[in-house]
Amino acid sequence: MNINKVTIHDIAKALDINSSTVSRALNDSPRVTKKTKDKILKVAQEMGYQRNLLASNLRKNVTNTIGVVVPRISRHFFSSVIQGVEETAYQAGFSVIICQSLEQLEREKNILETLAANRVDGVLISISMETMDYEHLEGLKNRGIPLVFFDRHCNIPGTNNVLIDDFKGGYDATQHLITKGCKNIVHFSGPQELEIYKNRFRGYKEALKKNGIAFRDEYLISSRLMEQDGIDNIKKLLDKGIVFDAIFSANDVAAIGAIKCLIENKMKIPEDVAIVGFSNEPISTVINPTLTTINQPGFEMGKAATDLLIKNIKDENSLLQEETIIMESNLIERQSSQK
Amino acid sequence: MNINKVTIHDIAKALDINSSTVSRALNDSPRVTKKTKDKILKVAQEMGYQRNLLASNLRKNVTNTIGVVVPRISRHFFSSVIQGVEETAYQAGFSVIICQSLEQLEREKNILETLAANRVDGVLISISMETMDYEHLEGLKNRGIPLVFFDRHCNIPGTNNVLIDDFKGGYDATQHLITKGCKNIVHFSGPQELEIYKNRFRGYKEALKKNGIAFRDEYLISSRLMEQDGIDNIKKLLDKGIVFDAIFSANDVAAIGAIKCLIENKMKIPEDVAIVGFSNEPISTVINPTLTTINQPGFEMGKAATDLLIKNIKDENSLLQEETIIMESNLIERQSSQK
DNA sequence: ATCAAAAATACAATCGATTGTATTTTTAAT
DNA sequence: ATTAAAAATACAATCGATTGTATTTTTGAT
Repeated sequence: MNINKVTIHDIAKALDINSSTVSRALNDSPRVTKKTKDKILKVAQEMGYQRNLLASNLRKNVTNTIGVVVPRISRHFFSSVIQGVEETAYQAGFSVIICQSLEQLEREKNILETLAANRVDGVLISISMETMDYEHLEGLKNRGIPLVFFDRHCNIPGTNNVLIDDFKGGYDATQHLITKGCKNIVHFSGPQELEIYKNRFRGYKEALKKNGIAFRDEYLISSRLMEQDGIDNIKKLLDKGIVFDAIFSANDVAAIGAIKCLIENKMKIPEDVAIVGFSNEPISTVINPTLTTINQPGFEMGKAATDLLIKNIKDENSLLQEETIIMESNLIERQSSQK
Repeated sequence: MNINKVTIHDIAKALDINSSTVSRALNDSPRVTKKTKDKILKVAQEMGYQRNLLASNLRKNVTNTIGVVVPRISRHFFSSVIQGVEETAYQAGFSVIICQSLEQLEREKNILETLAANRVDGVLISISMETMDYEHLEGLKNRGIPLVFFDRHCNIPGTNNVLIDDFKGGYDATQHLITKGCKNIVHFSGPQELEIYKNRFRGYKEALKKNGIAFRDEYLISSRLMEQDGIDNIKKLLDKGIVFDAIFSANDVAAIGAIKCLIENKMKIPEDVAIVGFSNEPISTVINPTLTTINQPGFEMGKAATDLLIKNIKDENSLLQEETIIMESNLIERQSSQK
């Protein structure tokens, strides 16, 4: 039920002029005299005219819109990124469409289809945990839609990325625990197919190696890193009687689950088990004990990724060139690791 | 840089048929024979055709898209609502555009303009804390775009709403504190111009009255209810030497700030000050002490609001009729109020 | 007052898909 | 084989805005 059907043609008719003049007036073209412009703007206002962007974008073959796809909007890291994206995009005259895959590959594919069908000018994405084939992502590029990955990227050549050094993050977290005197450090990881989890795990192993600690297979536990996974991981460790005095979790949420479960099992944190998380979710400052974690500069990553994407959109030949920006991450020490 | 320029006309040319037949085939119209359809679908696939929704939507004057506007996507309550919205909308064949006003009226206005210009079929909104005039909201309805409010609604006649009973929420929270023996209950409220805060405050006053406790002006503190506001509120109370033994905060975030500040000031919760929040954010289960709060069924509200909106979209005359759905809210008792 | 140059505006095609109507092709009954 | 009815496909207008080109109007110099 569309009441407002005012088009530039209606305005043209009302003023007995041509619609092309109306269009030019509304776009403040120098080809229309100020007197005519004023007249048109006034009538447009009175008639309640509003540009139909569907028609405009169709004709111009540009939408000035970018899509940003994250696993979950409710994660603080991702909503920070989005805030950076929005700020940068708006300043550059772009609208932003926010989408969440909920960690499901099917949804991610659907989202990209819809964004492409709506002819967004570019896409920012942090892939889901189920994303192990990249057809849908390559499909976007083949359609000429620039794509920039942030945080959770993937291993295809010629992509643009804004990342942190996950290897270093994993290394720093683990080295910190070792420095605090921990010897038996468990690692909660995400799906090993994702680059970020591979790299955090590599960093973990490297720190062990540097300190002459042997890596043990049973210390690597991969999961979806939800709170319940943290709980389940601890239960599994305790059930199997595996000895451990520290955990490096590849995200904060699973670390929170672990803390809750350990406390329930009467273990002391950090005395019995020291813990380091990843991402610096706000909840890590509230839990007792507060959680040591690796901070990721979400807002800045969002800004950088958007800058890179817009550069891609504006530069016709950019689809061929590859660029990766690495942002600084840093360890934030809190109670959970203060042995 | 659009590489893919395949249109139905290209497909038509390749097969030496008319584009209208291609269009009908792609839409699975009974007017095209199966043999032709198969042929067209095959070529469309090969050529990498993808429907241009701008053109399609323009012609059909329908986008099958709804917009949902929340103050912040990072708030758990709102992201739950969004999840409910998405689930219901997708099942009904609608896409969802997620937008956040960041509590700014200017952004809210912009968002609604953009959504309207993009010809969304309907809008779901929970207004910002700055939204005190409703022109932009009425403007949408005047343009024939159905609008449904959820949670933070506003006082204009003929609207559709999905709410909780905020009066009851405020009453229950306050009565709970009184039952626990509190006599001097401070209320942290949001901007008094918003219906939900007015109603929660009315509930608070009514509970006091029912229990023969006089309301005191200095017990009402209005703010934007951010964490820092909770902290500032406590500082103000302590500075002024105002005596209080309980807080009913109109959201959890300010309550968290209050808890942090009270603990810093060596006060015991709940012994010295009992606290009840509002919305049941996940953080309320993690903070120490855990926070008693009023639970709002976000996911269900999202589903209900979307159902109502889609009913509005499908029913031509519905713009005139008013409907308000009240969902159940309930008090969740946790440590912060167990005197 | 005349006329070329400049300025303002009108005309018409276009973006890509949809859809009512017209035309062609097929089917089937005689 | 003929022909009317039915089925399949083609034609052309349309959605609303944009934009290159054509036309008209205005300006200003003579």
